[in-house]
Amino acid sequence: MQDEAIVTVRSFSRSVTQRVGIFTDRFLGRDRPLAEARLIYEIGREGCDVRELRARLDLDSGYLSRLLRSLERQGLIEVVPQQTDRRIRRAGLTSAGYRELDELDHRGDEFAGALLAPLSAAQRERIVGAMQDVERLLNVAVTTIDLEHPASSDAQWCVEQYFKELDTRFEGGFDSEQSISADPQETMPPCGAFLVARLDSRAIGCGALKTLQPGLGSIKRMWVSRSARGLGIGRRILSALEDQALELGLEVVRLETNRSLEEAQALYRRHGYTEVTAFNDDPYADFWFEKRL
Amino acid sequence: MQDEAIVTVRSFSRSVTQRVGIFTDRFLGRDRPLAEARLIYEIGREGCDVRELRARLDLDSGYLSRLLRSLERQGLIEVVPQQTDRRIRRAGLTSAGYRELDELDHRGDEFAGALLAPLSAAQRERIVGAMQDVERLLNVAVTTIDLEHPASSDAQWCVEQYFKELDTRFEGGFDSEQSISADPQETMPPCGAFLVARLDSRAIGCGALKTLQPGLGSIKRMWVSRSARGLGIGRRILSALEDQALELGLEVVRLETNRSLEEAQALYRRHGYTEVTAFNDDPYADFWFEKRL
DNA sequence: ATCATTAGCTGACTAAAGTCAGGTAATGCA
DNA sequence: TGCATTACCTGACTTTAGTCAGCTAATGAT
Repeated sequence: MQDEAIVTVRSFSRSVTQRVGIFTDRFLGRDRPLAEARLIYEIGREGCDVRELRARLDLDSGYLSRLLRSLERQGLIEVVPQQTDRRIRRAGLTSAGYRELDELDHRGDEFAGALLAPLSAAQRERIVGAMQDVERLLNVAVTTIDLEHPASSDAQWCVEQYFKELDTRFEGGFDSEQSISADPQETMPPCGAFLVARLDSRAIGCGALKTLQPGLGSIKRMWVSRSARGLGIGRRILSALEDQALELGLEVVRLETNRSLEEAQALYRRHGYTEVTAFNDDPYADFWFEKRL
Repeated sequence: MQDEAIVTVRSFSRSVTQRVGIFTDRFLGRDRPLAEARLIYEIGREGCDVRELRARLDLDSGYLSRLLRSLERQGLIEVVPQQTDRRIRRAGLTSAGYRELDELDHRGDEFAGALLAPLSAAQRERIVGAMQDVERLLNVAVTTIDLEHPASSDAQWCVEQYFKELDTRFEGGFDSEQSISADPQETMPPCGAFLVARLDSRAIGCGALKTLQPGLGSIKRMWVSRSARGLGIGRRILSALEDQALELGLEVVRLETNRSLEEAQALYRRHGYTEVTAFNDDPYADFWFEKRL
């Protein structure tokens, strides 16, 4: 069973990289090195900071610099310093660059059309559905969940998104001041933990753990970005938080949640949490859960 | 609808090549150029003729030669002339080469395992199924159907396979001498056509057309390899033969088939062929079909 | 026996990809 | 103000990938 799955994954990898790789090479690379074409693609219509490009394409700083100079010489891009921090430089397409990107887009569409053309309508529908599944699940597979300093910019950003969402979903809005605290000190070792889920180094979810008293912990700040819901990321964050709790020597974890967050409630129940009577007076809490680890 | 399909295909291509490409590069390429690793893979445990390697990997003859010399110097392979034709040389792994391939295999398994690990059992099942679908349908999409000289080695091979299959499926076996002819001259322009379906330049199916009398043609030698059945290749060969028939100025095409070939019958009926009374005395025919183009 | 063809090899090249050790300007911090 | 850090750049390299022309040996056809 597991063996068969591995054989399938390997066979898939080989055949798809081969079949689709040909596209990337021949279609996208219109008499231009592949790296340059990819760079144009990655800069995109809105432009992109050089540091961001370096991170996304995982390129050596010197190499990227050279590629940018080459595209600049060809009149396809412009690289200008940011106003706020003039060390950071931002690459943007010129009008010639836009045309080039249009052309790349066009070729991509052509390739996709050529791929689908020989298939019957039913086969087309089927392959499209299967591709969506594979892509979605690959995204899940490469999503990482890591311990993070709760004051880091990504962690802060997640919490901000979380608060914003609560504010729109709770009937009377949400004010973090009125809610029970989860300060940086409380949610980092040795008292707690803060986890960030990332896809392609972009934060897409978080979860925090703090110690209430010896052996008893509390889970806070469980959030998954709208784009990543329904993929089991919440479940993985929750499991990872429980692992952290065990490492901190906690035996029981608690959490409270609002009636408007139905998915969260369902997740907790599925994951072995049982409803208990109110253990605090959080003004936004409607349900209280507990689990013995 | 079509637009959405194209967007899906493109998004799939980007994400899969990125995610899976990393594997190919980092896992397979163990401190060795990718081309060499692929070559070891392709030579495999049974070894492989150099010409075959050239065809499969689509490499320049000189380049391949150099790669082989490099692997030979590393003691991983041996290249020896064939006994029957000493121009043709066959590459095989040495025991060190075997170990290397084992290692590559192991890394591949590891990669696949790592990919599946974060997924739940249900997700794993789903991605494996979707991967199979995508792979199968991509194979369909890149299958080519081309006009071919009926005496070419691939065409002959297909006909041979076809006869073999008939011999096992017909109750009393099959003797091509007793069957109605379809000689090379009859199944090539200007009288007819011979089509070969190929996947990765390997023949996987065929079909022939010959002119019986002005305006009237006959379809013969419809065969699809067992490994490629159920993918609509037969349908595509049939359509392509009809296109050929139209180009040859034929208005009606006929064909006869045996009762044991149920899939074929079903295909003909689906494709607009209607059963008619026997128009010949082929000893193996049980059903006679006809279609006005 | 002669000659064309096939299979593979070698040498000489180019382009693309990637690495690494410095360098400079801008910024942040004590 | 001075100094460390950050963001990016340049120059000098290596490796990998790939192309092309011309060569040799084996084979097949006549």
